[in-house]
Amino acid sequence: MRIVFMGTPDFAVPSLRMLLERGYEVAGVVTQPDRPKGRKRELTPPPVKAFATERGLPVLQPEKLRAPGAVEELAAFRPDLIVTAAYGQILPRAVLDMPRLGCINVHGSLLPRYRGGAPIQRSIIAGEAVTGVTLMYMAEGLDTGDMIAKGEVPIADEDTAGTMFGKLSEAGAELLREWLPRIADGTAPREPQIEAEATYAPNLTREDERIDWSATAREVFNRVRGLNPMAGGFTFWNGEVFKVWGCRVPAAPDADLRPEWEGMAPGSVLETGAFGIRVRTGDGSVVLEEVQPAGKKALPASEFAKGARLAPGTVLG
RNA sequence: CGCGGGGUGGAGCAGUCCGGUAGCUCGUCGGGCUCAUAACCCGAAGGCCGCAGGUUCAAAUCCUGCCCCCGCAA
Repeated sequence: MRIVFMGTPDFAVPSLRMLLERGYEVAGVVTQPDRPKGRKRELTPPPVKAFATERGLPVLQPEKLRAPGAVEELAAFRPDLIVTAAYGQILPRAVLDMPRLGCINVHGSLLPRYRGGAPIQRSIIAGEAVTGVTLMYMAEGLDTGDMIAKGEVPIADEDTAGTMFGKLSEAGAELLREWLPRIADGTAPREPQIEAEATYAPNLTREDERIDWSATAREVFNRVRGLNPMAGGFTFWNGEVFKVWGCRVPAAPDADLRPEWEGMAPGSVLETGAFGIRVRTGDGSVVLEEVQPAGKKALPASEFAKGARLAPGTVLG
């Protein structure tokens, strides 16, 4: 069975690694083109390409699968099965119909919920207690194909997008390993998604990264950890971007709220100290633990507070 | 040549526009107070102000070049 693997970010790597470790014949790898990264705009290969190259696998990086020639190049791999994981492009009909055994995908959510490009971050931001991975056959729509199997993974308070990416990418690889034999002999189940229950998790925008201090402490907390360690949540301070990389919430929403803080506007700095920086939220307060002023490195909030430029009463946002 | 911010005692910051004795918070060390303390009081050590030139009687501060870090945009 010749498999072509299509994937791009770190999330996809464990699945590809599993295929190789289990001795599957990976005929080729398709990933997104190298993109300019960072301030230097240096061309950087995506993680899957780096891994594939290291293992000596042939790699294809079409700018657009629909572009002339791209499908032909892919066909040259003569795949019996295409396995995708966070590839980043919609597969055209010509590709979906190409492999004898079809195209399957590893998705980072429990479908039909959180279809789209940012299911993991959005699950955390939404405050989900449980998420998971879904192994599915691919269809023309966005994450709409029939499901083969799912695996649940709990989201703990200590989890961030980073830790969940790790857990879910491994869970996805495991699910793939488990079901590949039945996919290979054509006996894998196909459970249609219940369309009415579908929700969407589009890629995050700048606005999604902005902290709304009038939200509840819990919501601020979820947003911050859902954006760590990728973009980080941000607000404004002194007219400049002020990132928040980590924070914590009190046991009860307003447990630590002193009477004199009741009337203060959301975003107000309530107190600072060795514990961090306490900021007023819609329902109480959160304690910032790691922050990053514009032009500076990320640092513990307690350290930053020593600069004494964040007097109580200062309003963020 | 994409736009912009920053490099000041161990840490975090102010001072830079309007050159002229290096300041604040914290930490460290010593002493005191206290049953006691991460609390409080007193005192001390610790910086060639990123690097290299230039201007000047005098440069953290003005000019030029370079190195490093970061935000935005991609």
